[in-house]
Amino acid sequence: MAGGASSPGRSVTSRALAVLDAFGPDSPRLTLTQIAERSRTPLSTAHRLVAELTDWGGLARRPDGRYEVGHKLWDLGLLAPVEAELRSVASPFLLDVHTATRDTVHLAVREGPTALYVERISGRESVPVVSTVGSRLPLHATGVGKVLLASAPDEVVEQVLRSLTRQTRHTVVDPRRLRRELAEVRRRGYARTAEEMSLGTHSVAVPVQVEGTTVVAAALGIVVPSSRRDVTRLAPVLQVAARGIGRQLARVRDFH
Amino acid sequence: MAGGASSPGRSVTSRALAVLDAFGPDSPRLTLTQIAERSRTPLSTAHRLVAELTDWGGLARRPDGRYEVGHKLWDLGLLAPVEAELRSVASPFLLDVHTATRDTVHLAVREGPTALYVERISGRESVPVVSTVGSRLPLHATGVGKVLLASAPDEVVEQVLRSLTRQTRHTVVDPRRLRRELAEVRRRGYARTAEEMSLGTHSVAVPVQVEGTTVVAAALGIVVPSSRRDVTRLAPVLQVAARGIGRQLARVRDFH
DNA sequence: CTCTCGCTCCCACTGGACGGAAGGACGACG
DNA sequence: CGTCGTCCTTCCGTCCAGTGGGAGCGAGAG
Repeated sequence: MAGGASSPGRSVTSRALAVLDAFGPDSPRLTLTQIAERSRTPLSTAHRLVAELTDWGGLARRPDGRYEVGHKLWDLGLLAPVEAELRSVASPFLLDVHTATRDTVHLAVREGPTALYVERISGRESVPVVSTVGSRLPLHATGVGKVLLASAPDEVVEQVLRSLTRQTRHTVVDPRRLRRELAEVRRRGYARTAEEMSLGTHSVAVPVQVEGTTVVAAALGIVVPSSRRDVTRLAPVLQVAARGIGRQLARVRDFH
Repeated sequence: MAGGASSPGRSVTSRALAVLDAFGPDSPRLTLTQIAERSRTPLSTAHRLVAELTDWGGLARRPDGRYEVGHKLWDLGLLAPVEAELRSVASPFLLDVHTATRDTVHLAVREGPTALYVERISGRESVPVVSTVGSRLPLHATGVGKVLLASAPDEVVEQVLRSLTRQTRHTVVDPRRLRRELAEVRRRGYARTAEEMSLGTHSVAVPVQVEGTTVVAAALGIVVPSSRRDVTRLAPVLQVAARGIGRQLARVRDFH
């Protein structure tokens, strides 16, 4: 008979983790077979691991038979101090911006060559959702992305410029033009996009600088339907809020 | 020599999961030794598992040497559809309440004999934080808890009444009195607490009923500093928002 | 200096993970 | 109604990877 541990490969634990890795923003619901494929695990092994994880509460089975991330991982994930200080400081200011504009407000930080969205308040007019908390979007196609890129180290800029992926027909994919835009962002103090990430939306974003330093800790952005004509008028609103965040950050950090 | 797999116990995978289980709201930062104790795992085994998890990104080591939940688990946790429909429907209404009152607004559902907080907007005056998204609080000592308890099945009510833990000197620990309060909640349509969970705060909460049914899907609550005198005046504000949520829930569910 | 505490590393042993294969459930198609 | 396709579940002999006692190490306290 067959069987027997044949592929030496990874450790037992890492196999279970590979199963979890199969889940992502683009694939929150998976069949067992899909999980097995994505984690490069034999079906029967995947079956057992998934069963154990489900039993634990890390995965859950839906009525339709597919699996999704379960309560336990939600609980655990909420414990992660991902930009915890920044978020707690910034949240009230995001609310202020939202109250003033009723649009979708974002807070993002740079994580390598991507923008990581750490906080978000949805607007009333539901603009197409491309960003949720936890999602990572390219730096060259979003407002917050351009702001973060404008203050990123040269090596990161070069890396990004080398692979400008097209998101819509309006995405800036010409390195020279993007470089020019970044210079403009630095000069003006805010960034704009027009349907560069998803059709139908424009965005404005500003840097959040820790007061008294030149450190850009995050980017604060707003997304509006492209029908709106007064987009750049929003920049001052964002700047006021960003200053507030930056000042508070400096205070909190002074305090240790 | 020593060694050798001696304790038959759990599966390999479940040991890694037990390590994760060591982390909780009350213990988000742990030393290796603490993890080993809490997961009932020999130190050397815990060491290896923690190293694997850290390597994967599920845990992270802090400068002080302790461990905390890492990015990977944050990413994964955000994928969990915990009350996703309710939250997406309710969020705008929470914002409305917050905009109108500037206080801390909560949305909670009942999970067994506890109230699970699924959404939260913090107020300006920072009231003592006892509830964060993901936390579970007793049903008898919070506003949203009383609302949820008032519509819970008898068996749950009995269970809760049997173990009324004291949180502050104002907590209602007399079953008879609580029962009376629950009746009053049902009659009036809202619940109140006065420094029953934490000193210095009062709260008001109302049920969120799916329109056209008697199903209480959640509870919507607000927490204010106890210096405030007009607390019950907030009930109508919450009720309007709760109706809105209930109506939208009914629509969404009709739509399948 | 010694003692404690917490972490890291080593390594012989063995019991539990591994995965191929067979069987089952369900639905679509002709 | 049989056949095929897809996906899930279960079984079981083999064997290797996980295990954990213990030694060693570095830091801090007394």
